[in-house]
Amino acid sequence: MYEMTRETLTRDRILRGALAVADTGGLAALTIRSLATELGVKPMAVYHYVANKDEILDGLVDQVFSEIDLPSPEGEWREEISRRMVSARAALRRHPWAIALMESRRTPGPASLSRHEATLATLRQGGFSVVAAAHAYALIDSYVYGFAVQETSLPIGRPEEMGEVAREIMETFEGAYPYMTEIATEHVMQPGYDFGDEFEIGRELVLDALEVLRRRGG
Amino acid sequence: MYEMTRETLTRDRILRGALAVADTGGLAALTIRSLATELGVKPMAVYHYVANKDEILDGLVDQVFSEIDLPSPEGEWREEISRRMVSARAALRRHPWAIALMESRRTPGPASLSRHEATLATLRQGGFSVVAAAHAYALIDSYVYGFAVQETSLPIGRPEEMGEVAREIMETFEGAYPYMTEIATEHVMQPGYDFGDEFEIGRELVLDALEVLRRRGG
DNA sequence: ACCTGAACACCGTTCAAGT
DNA sequence: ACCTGAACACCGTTCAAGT
Repeated sequence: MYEMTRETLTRDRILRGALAVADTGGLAALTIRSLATELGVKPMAVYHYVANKDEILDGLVDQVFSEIDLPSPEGEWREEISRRMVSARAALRRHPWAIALMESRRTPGPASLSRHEATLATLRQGGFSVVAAAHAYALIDSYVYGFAVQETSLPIGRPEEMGEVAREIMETFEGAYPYMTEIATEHVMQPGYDFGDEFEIGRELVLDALEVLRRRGG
Repeated sequence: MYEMTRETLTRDRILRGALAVADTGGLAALTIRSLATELGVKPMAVYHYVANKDEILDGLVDQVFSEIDLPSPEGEWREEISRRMVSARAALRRHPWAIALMESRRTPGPASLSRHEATLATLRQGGFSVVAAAHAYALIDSYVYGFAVQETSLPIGRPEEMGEVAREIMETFEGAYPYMTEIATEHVMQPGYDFGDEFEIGRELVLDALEVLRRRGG
């Protein structure tokens, strides 16, 4: 009879377990009980490492932030910020529950703070004034978060289903929505369409807007 | 002994009650039981007008969309879209729980559909090609939703507290975050600072970007 | 030190019943 | 037709206990 050396519980193992549960079943599936099952432990064991569920949720948000590439202040600002935007969007797509969580979390974790600092450093080194950097920061995050909101609330990620939904809407409402019908037939339902491709287009426009801010100094 | 003519329950009264509860206490405070109390009724009465809580949440999202001014396709596109952005941001600020809800709702309600249609109509009438309108739409909503995410996750809306939090962060981490310190002292903690003011700056930049899209046709 | 069982005050929801 | 009470299977969390 050999020993099952189940490694001891840690705060980190709890957070990684919570991330796995949320990724698999969504935020609603993440309960202390389901998390305990995932960890192979009884529910109450969790409370020896975190004060309550809120602390787990705060930790989850910071985990997601930690997956986002930091821009390098030494690099060319446009390139660095662009990379950061791509990386942030990818992280939010991997963890579609994260946006809903961010709304309720008010205490930024270490990964969130590092990200703020690195981004500001990159902008300032890139020639943005303090005020321009503030404007730029708000615009960058608005775009990235907002795109994530749209992407996660799309009718089930896959493009094919997108077309299906568009077709259904068209059929149900017939001529009631001519412009939606137009964009559906001429754009959304065309082969190769993928809403995700919009990200690059908007990103370039946002980067152009940042350059305007940089030049005019605020 | 006079009669309390408590008007009969309706789906609409339920949704308005739910909106009131969510606005007052947040999404977590909205339970079938708390809603019933708000309506002066027993929990189970609610189930005669809605199938389940999910239907209430779907209804709430559409209520919020219904508060957003529709752009007029007859007006000048930039003016109309600008007004719509301002109105959308105001609605999302009145109902800070709405963004978190949008992420999980996949069936657009009537107000949401009307809004899509009116916006597309305005863009198309304003000279945007079908493809340019699609790009424009994604950019507009990304900016508005993303700004709302940031605004609602700010350390308690009020600017004064904003400064307080910034000061705390500075004191706690001392020299660890020089660029955050810089922006805090030189910008955020200055009298008159209000993160909400960033909205207009980003909005103008987004509108400029839309004009680029319109001109180049996609 | 690390984990557990039983219990409490909550949820959403079903079902059978009251007027 | 419109509302209710009791009950069920869930929650997060406390507290006292086990090894």
